[in-house]
Amino acid sequence: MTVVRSPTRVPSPRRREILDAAATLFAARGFHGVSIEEIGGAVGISGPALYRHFSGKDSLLSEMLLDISERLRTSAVERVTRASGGSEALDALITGQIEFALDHPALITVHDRELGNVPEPARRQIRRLQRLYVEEWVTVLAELYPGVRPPVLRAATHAVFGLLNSTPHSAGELARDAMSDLLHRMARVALTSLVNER
Amino acid sequence: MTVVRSPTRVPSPRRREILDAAATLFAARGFHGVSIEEIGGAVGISGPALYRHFSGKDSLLSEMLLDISERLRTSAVERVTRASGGSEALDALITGQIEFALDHPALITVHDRELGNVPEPARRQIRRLQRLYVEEWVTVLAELYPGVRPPVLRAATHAVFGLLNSTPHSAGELARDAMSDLLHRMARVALTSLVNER
DNA sequence: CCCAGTGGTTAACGCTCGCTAACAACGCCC
DNA sequence: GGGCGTTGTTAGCGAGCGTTAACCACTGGG
Repeated sequence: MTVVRSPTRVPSPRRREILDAAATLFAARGFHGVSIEEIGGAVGISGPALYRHFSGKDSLLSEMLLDISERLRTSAVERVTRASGGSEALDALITGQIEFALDHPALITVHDRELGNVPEPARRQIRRLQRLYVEEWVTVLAELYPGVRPPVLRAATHAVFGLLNSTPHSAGELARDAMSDLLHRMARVALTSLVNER
Repeated sequence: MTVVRSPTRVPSPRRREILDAAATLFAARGFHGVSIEEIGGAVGISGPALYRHFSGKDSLLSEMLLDISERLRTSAVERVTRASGGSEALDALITGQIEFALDHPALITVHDRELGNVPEPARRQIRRLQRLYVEEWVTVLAELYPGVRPPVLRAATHAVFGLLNSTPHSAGELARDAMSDLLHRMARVALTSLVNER
């Protein structure tokens, strides 16, 4: 059986390499603070050679954020469908987010920092994927905490994202396992305060 | 170029106005994504008139982040000394952070996003103030949860910052009071999971 | 053997940026 | 009322940016 992929998902290893290097640089100094020359230099080529792989600096960023949003969402959908019951689904979502944040701190940083620099056709699509990811959490939470209004669930979800995505700020303080466990417990417990909400 | 400003605050209203406008713009598109012309235009003057108030774009950012760091820390010190007991101190710290985040979402956004663009003399000073702010939290938490290792307390503190600073991401979903209460409870409860730590 | 495709190079263009220079209007104090 | 500091203005400079153009080396298939 041959799986037909959409043309944007053909992952040339060079493209991935460039995207990874660019993400690290963007995370450090922001999209406009990094030059094409620097991105190329980070992967051993220099300057305009990037245009053999991307149509421009903007589309490089667009593709980066689209890829992140897609990976987060599809991973969430998979984990929720695999889980049996709301509590297990919530644990799976938390675990997924923690693993992604620990594995790709630069991607997490860029993801919620650079959306404002994405030009308009892609921007809407990224937002849509982000919204779908949030709604994945919200539906799980709605099952677990019935009666709580959706806006409250959404705000709580964003709060937990902030908590879990704090890893880049406390880098190296704790071993990976300890950090993972701590964040998981804090997130899980923080959400129990929803039982007092309406 | 490099200015270590005297601690006596002389807040020309024009300077504050410029700093506020610049913060909003920086929060939206990043330091390098905003031009001097735009910042001036946002306060009714145009272009190089900013150099009557700041010695350059870099020092504008430096002053902005220094001011934020100082305000956060001095507010924390005041609140902790006013409080009687660790639990009350922690509540005061949480309340202070929530109020700042709700009152100045752009400042919060810029504060943890643009440190990498601050040139070196000021950068160290900002980092120092941020570290002192974190340690304020850590000492309160150490009293409340004795036996927990400081690195764990620091990681938990950063996690709570991420939780509380999530407000810009969930803007307008909830009324201010509801958001404030929700975040306070979530933070407070999240930290109770420290009792299981060593 | 050629030749087309792929992925790299350097040179250069045009634009925008941060910043300086030179100048002007206004308020204030002696 | 005349200097003068303050706070604006516009013009322009030099640097750096993203991008394009022109060219080249290598590889694999007919």
